[in-house]
Amino acid sequence: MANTHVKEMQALKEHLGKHQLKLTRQRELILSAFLRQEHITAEAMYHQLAKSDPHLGLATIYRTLNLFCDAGLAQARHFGSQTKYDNVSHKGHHDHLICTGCEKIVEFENEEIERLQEEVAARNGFTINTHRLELYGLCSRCRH
Amino acid sequence: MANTHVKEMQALKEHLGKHQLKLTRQRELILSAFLRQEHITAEAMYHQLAKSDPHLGLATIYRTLNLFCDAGLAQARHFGSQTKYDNVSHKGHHDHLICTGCEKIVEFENEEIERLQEEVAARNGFTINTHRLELYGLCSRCRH
DNA sequence: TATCATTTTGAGACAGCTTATCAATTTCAA
DNA sequence: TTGAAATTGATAAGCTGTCTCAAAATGATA
Repeated sequence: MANTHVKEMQALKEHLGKHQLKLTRQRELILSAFLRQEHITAEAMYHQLAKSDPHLGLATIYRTLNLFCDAGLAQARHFGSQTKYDNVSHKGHHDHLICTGCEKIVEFENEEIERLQEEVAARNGFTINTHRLELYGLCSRCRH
Repeated sequence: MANTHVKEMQALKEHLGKHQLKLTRQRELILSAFLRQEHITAEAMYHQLAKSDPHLGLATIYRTLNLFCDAGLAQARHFGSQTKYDNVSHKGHHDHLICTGCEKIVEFENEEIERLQEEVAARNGFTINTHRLELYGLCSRCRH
């Protein structure tokens, strides 16, 4: 485990302690790999980790990524038929400008929009965990 | 087909014409039922339409709802393991607050957010046609 | 350090939702 | 009316994710 991930490791241990769960070699391995990503699917992680641990089961990866969600380290998002697990520590790049002409995707963040989202949520009694904002249109190249 | 849905019917016919597709009894029936909803799952529509047409197949409903998405009449939203099809005409300009606890959906619109979206798009050389904004969290009831 | 109740794992079975297949039927342009 | 092309219904198949359970690992305790 790289010591750049000490904070997340601590958070995981704390969660494990609180819920009578155990720290296993697999959980450390998966956390380490997960923290290197911005977001990843269980399947992708399965293939990625197959190199370093061929016997790591897919079910274990799903279980562990869901555990990370419980621990607040990850956030699950459903895209199409798949679930992507977002690395919470990389947050802030969740919004997309998508060109319907060439399918180019530009990521952006806008604090003012985020703030207004919180405002809307609060007005309706909600607390936001995550969000999705996608703007569909044409980029300058495709417009001509 | 209620004549309040003439506009959508036109849009569908236009799409069908452009893509060498045909207008069928099933497509009319499903469109009519779909337009009465704000959003619905294929399964729910299947049960709902079973009364008026017991032999309407589930596959046809999926195919047709996906067709509506292509035609711009519907928008698919993946929630948990299910897909919900939103009625675009109902939503004018509205965005969603979605409770991940009870799946309650609150609709809202916020002109300031819309304005900022345009701003972000312009800054990146995009012209927006449509957008999607979903805030996921817990409603006041589920938070407790 | 050894013990041992408890948790976790891996492999595959299983379940839920959606799509693909294909023969029979329907549509619609000519 | 005809016939090529698209669509349908029924169901098989596919895909993603969860459950099962025997075997293994963990970690609190002695």
